[in-house]
Amino acid sequence: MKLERSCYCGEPREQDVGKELVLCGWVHSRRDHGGVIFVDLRDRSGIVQLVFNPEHSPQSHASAGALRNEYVLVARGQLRARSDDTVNPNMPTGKVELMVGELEILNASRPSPFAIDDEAVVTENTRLKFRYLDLRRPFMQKFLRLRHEVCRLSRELLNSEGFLEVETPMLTRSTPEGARDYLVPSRVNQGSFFALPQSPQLFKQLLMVSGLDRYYQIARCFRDEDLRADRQPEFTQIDLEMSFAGSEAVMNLVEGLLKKLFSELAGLEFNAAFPRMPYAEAMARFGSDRPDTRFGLELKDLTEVFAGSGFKVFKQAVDGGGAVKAIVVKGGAAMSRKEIDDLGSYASDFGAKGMAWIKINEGQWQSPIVKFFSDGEKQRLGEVLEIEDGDLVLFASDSEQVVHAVLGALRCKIAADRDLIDPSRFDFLWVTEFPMFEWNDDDKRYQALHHPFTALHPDDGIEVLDSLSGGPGTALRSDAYDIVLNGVELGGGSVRIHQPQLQRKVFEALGIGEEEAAEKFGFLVEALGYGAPPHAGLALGLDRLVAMLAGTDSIRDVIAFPKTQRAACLLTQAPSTVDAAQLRGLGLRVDL
RNA sequence: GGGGUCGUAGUUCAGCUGGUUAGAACGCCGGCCUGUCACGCCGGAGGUCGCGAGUUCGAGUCUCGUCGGCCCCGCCA
Repeated sequence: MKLERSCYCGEPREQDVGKELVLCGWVHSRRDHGGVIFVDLRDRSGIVQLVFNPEHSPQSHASAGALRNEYVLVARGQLRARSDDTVNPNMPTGKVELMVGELEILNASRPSPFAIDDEAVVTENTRLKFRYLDLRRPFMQKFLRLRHEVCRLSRELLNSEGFLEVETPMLTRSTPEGARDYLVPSRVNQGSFFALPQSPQLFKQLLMVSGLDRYYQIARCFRDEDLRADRQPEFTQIDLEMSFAGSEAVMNLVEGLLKKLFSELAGLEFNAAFPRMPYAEAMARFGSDRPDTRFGLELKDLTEVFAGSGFKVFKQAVDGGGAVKAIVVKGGAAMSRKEIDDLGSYASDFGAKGMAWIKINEGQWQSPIVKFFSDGEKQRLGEVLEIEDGDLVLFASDSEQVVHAVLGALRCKIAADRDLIDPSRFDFLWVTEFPMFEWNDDDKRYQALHHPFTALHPDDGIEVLDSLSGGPGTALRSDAYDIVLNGVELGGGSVRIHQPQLQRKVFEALGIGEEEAAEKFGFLVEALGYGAPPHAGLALGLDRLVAMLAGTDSIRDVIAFPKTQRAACLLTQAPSTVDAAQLRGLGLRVDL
């Protein structure tokens, strides 16, 4: 290439008219009029029109005849103003064009499988197979640039707050608890495996013991679990940890970071502090630990109303220690039987065995179940739910866990279906006071809700843990906090345990024996014994954060080379089998 | 592990209760065209109907299996 680029395609403006410019890029489209040829030239900055006129430059006009979409070229020429009747008001460079005097075709291109523009509708399959072409599309470039800006601004703020960016190992040890690990065989130590980190959790705590005081990292994390639109096997966290700090310091810092990001990248200003809500309240009112507070449809507790009900389904739920709750859909009485049945079927996805309902039409209660209610129950129901004409009441009765899952999911679906969500709203929410432990019925033991290094809530001290024989129960609260935006968990963190004796007790409560704890986490407990400062931290899901800012539902859109739902890369065909020799070198044999 | 949905030309899709030679748009190729910017006009090529069985006189269409994309449940400290 003998010509040197003078600026990007999207940059030339009226004030540049008369300048000699050299532009590089891809042919976005070509319009050959037999005589004059127009070429829209595209690069990451935008599009500008090139003009090839046979009278102006016969040579370059002749070469331009061979151009096709996505050919790569460099063109030299004079920028000139377009005549008033040929100005294109739809493009930023629409008042100018480059009169090409010299053209060099740098590379040809096969026809693209899909148009390189924002309008082309392409299946995910094709996009991922030709990801390098998908990423040529302006909206994808915008998303990647947005991601870059989030990283840049985060580093900027954290640097200015005295945080040090430190890298932690990608090859680390497998630990119990948590997600499945991605394993990496060791050639040097045959039969042993590294694990890719699920998060840098232990290392950042060790950095606090080291006295780094404030750490951050834009860290890749790996979890070998099944995928969703918002879950990839490898994903990125903005991970941070602070010494001599508690939950308030971390929440204030992260709140400031999020406010800055949304202000600078989305033009959204948040003046008030983000609201906070204890876990128990979130579950009771919204049926979720990451409630979307942009709309109502809150859960109403009817357990007491139906404690002795003649309606067996409700009575049995209450007698079994469960709950009866309901949501009220304003105007929902107009729904058809099929619409309600569809909601019931959706509810069953979340464990509901059935979904009772009442339509209130002109004072009449239409329902398959009302006949089982006593007059007192009906009256109490009307009071608690503040029923009005046109309402639809949807019930769930089961264990509290199922009731919350069902109604929590229903309220979100109904809000989306009925367009109850104001798309301009961004509701941040801190959820706090999580339970320390939850019961895992499959393994018949307690496990940490957050992770086993989480400190107890200050009001639920170590003495409470001590006083519980025969299991820690689920009433103990931890000093953990999640940041939620519009019902999406953007991140979470906690105050960590910094005393070795307490850490040992928590392992014990989790049923991790002394021996196992020593083997798997001994290095952490040992480190805590060498003057670990109190510390706390948090990690933000970068992919989800950028997706929210970009306004897309899928984090694949903000990851350059994502995996499919089956955890494969359609571009490189990873994962793949490997040579027998490669396996032998690692001391491995595939046994399928 | 389970449920749902989709798979037809390069792309996005249509293709009815099974029935002659599988269509459209865009793209692509060729020709014409000196001010277009969704350029226009004329002509043309292009199909393993994901794959494999089965039912049938006959399958893009029905059945079963399988592979793949997406969404969800379980799972994800």
